[in-house]
Order: sequence, then structure tokens, then C-alpha cells
Amino acid sequence: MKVTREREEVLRAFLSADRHVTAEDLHDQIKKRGGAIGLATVYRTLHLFCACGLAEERQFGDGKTRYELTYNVTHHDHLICTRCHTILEFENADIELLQERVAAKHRFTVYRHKLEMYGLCQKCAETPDLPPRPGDVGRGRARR
Amino acid sequence: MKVTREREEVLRAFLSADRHVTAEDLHDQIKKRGGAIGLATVYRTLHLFCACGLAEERQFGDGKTRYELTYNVTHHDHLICTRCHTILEFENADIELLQERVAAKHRFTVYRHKLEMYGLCQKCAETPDLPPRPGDVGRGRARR
DNA sequence: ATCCATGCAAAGACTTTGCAACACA
DNA sequence: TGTGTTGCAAAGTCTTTGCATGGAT
Repeated sequence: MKVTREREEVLRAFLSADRHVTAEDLHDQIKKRGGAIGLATVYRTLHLFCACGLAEERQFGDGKTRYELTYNVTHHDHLICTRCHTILEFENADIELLQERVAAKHRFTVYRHKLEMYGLCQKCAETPDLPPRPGDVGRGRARR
Repeated sequence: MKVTREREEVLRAFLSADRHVTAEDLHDQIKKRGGAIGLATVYRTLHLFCACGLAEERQFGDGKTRYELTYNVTHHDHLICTRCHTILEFENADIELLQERVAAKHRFTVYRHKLEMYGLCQKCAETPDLPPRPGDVGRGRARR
């Protein structure tokens, strides 16, 4: 696999960005640093990273695909704040174990799973300024 | 809310269809029965159903939004076969309980959650004809 | 009769692809 | 030097919206 300036830029942006970013996020960040890169190349590079196990795609229900570096990272699941879009990660071995039992009971071979909880983080739950809108995420592409 | 022929058709198609259908699925089914309806109306009607709690949107990672009738249905999670696209449902109170504990630990108020396991159903795991491709689902819009 | 719903086509958002120019090994 | 990569723009897919028409109450 070739090492190009563009691929290095994407990796660098990825490393210094939030854990869960969209292609556009990375693209913007690279451009802000003065790097020049096409959005299509960002997408192509992210696919490449996913194919070689360096990253994974995630969909949290707002219609955008997010990418997460997974190299040397243990499995975890997500708590997603539907107001401020904070994403908390957690891992829980007990849940994983129960999941395996469920799968076994159904004679299912599981390769991948995801557990996502949508709601309000502590901070957002405490600030009643805006009405919480728990229905806005996790229900498909964002409305316009 | 008005009762129109179109809305009745969508509901009827919904009731007799698989549990997890796309707007296009319902549209096709209605047309096959001889009913005439615009795809946009199907989408609008499904949004309506979701808004009044009759249905819910789901995204299983192939880039399409699926809808599921939830009226009078208890919460459940999903096992998704990445080869034949069979979707098994299950519920497990122990897992739910552990989830609540995790959320509480993070001071998170959960409104909705989803647990999805992707892999091979028993039948597909036993037929080695096609190579299993567990990476094809759950990782964003389908490739073309 | 008045709104609200529908259909169609156009617009929109996100992502992929074709192709010529270019860059790495 | 040759193959793989990039950029740009165009195409593609799924979904939403504008607007004129038609239908339900």
C-alpha cells in the first residue's frame, strides 16, 4: 500500500480529532491546517483504513457515517446525548456475556455487535433551557 | 388526523409485511396489489406513524431506513444475518438491567437504546457456498 | 368550503465513481 | 517508468420539499 501525503494527513487528523468523526470533519480539519485534499480522497482513505482494520464505521442515526480509529482499541459501546451530541464510551463484560448467551440460544454466530443508548448526558439533563428532544436522533436521517 | 385511502393502504401493507421494511418495500407492495400511491406519500405517512407512536425507524447499517410497527409491541433487540438478511428479535431483561446500571453510573438519562448483533444465522453458517461477509453490513451505506 | 393530503418532479444531503493528471516506489 | 492515487465534477441513492391539484370532514 502506498504512503501518500494525503493518507498521512488523514491519519494525522484522525489521531488528533474526536473519537467519532465524519469524513467531512476530517476534511475540514485538514483544510484548516492548510492541507489540501479532496473530500473524495478522504472517503477513499477511510474505506481503506476500515478494510485494513485500522478504523470502523458507525452510524448513530443522524444520517452521517462516523469513523472511529480502532487500532489497538478494545471493544466498547456508546452512550449518545441527543442534545449536545456528546458520545460516552463504556465497556461491560457482563453485558457481553449475556449477549453471547442470547446469540447461542438462537444458534447465531456473531461477528460484530453494537449497543447504543440515546438520551441526555448529565449536563443536558440539568439544563432545561431547550426542551429535550430524545426522538431526534436514532430515527434516521436528520430532518431539514 | 385524516383517514385517507393512502394511509389505510400503508397501514395494511405494513401489517402484512415483514417486521422490518423500507419505504420502498411498502411502496412496491402497495403497487403490486394494484394500489396507487406516491413514494413521497409513503415516507410522509411513515413519519406520521412514527410521530404518533405507531412505528419506529431503525437503521441496520445498509444505508436504508427501516420501519417497524411498534403498536402494542414490547421492546426487543435484533440479531441480523449479514448474509441472508434475516432479522431475529429477542428480549433479555438481564441485559436491560445492566444497561440501566451503566447509564446510571455515567449519570445518563436514557430514552431509547438499541442492541444489534451482526453475524450469521444458523442456516447461513451451515452453508459454506458463499463466503460469509460479516463486514458488509453494519458499516455504512451499501457499496455499489 | 376549508384545510389538509397527494403526486410529481425537483431539490438536498451524503457518498461513490469516471477520468485525466499526477505521484510514489 | 508503471501502477496506483488524487481531484474534480458528475452521477447515484435515499429522502424531503414545493406547488398545484384533489379529497376528507
